[in-house]
Amino acid sequence: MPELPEVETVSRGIRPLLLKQKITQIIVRQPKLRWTIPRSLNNDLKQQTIQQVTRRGKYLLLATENGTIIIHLGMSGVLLVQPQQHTWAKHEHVNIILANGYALCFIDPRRFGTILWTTQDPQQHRLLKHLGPEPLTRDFNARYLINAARRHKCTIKQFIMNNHIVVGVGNIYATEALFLAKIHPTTPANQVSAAHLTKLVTTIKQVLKLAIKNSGTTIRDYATSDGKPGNFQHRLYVYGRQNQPCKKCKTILQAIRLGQRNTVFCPSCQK
DNA sequence: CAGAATACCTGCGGGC
DNA sequence: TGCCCGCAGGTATTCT
Repeated sequence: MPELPEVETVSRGIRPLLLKQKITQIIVRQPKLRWTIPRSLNNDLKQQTIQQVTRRGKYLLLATENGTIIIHLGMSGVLLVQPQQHTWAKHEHVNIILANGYALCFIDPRRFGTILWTTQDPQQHRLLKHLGPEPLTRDFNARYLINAARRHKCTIKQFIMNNHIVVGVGNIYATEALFLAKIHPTTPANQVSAAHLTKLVTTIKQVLKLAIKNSGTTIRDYATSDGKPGNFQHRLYVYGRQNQPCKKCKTILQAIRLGQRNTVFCPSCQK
């Protein structure tokens, strides 16, 4: 589910509720997520205070005195802050109980998400170390993308969804950004013109920013930290709209498969 | 090193 | 109504 705008929305939602809060207990009901939650997590975190809530790509980082909790929402993960005395939802795998009577609750039907703990610099963690630049910073610019594209002959869509190239761009926003940049998704990355790559940098930033403003895109599971859906699904030009008319030129949108992912585009607007 | 295939998991909608 | 199939906001790992 969650791509950068959704994770950013969750981060902003939980941050004011978690900062300076002390962790009293971790309850793990289902440890088998993408990676098994270490048994030591409760001891590692007990009496720790959350000092920072940040995001790196699609990872959420909760920093405490002694280390960092690394959370990934996978495809179907939801994080809620609610009173400790709540009824557990189906697929609610972990509760991080706070001293103020609230709990950070991790719900994830497909269990592609993860909760890890590291005492090293989280940016040096094996999962974060090789990530590409943040798309909403100046490190992600035309010069960078043009240079990176020269080494890749995979399709431009798979290229921008590769988190070693740039983080946070998943199936929804890759599809949308390519439409806005008028680039056909199957074009080999090393054959996209410099002008189009320059435009693509702009449209990726544009679509991610607008999606954040709209609290992300809810297709099915995704919810903000107060349990509400996002709003960006109403503003999608192409994702999920195969066989419907293009919002710009009325041509019927086509769908193909790239790397096992559904890929919608306008055969008229995107060459 | 780049790229393709594989694996992890549940729920849902469509076809029969 | 029920069963089977394919598909869904991800991505590390393994193999070529």
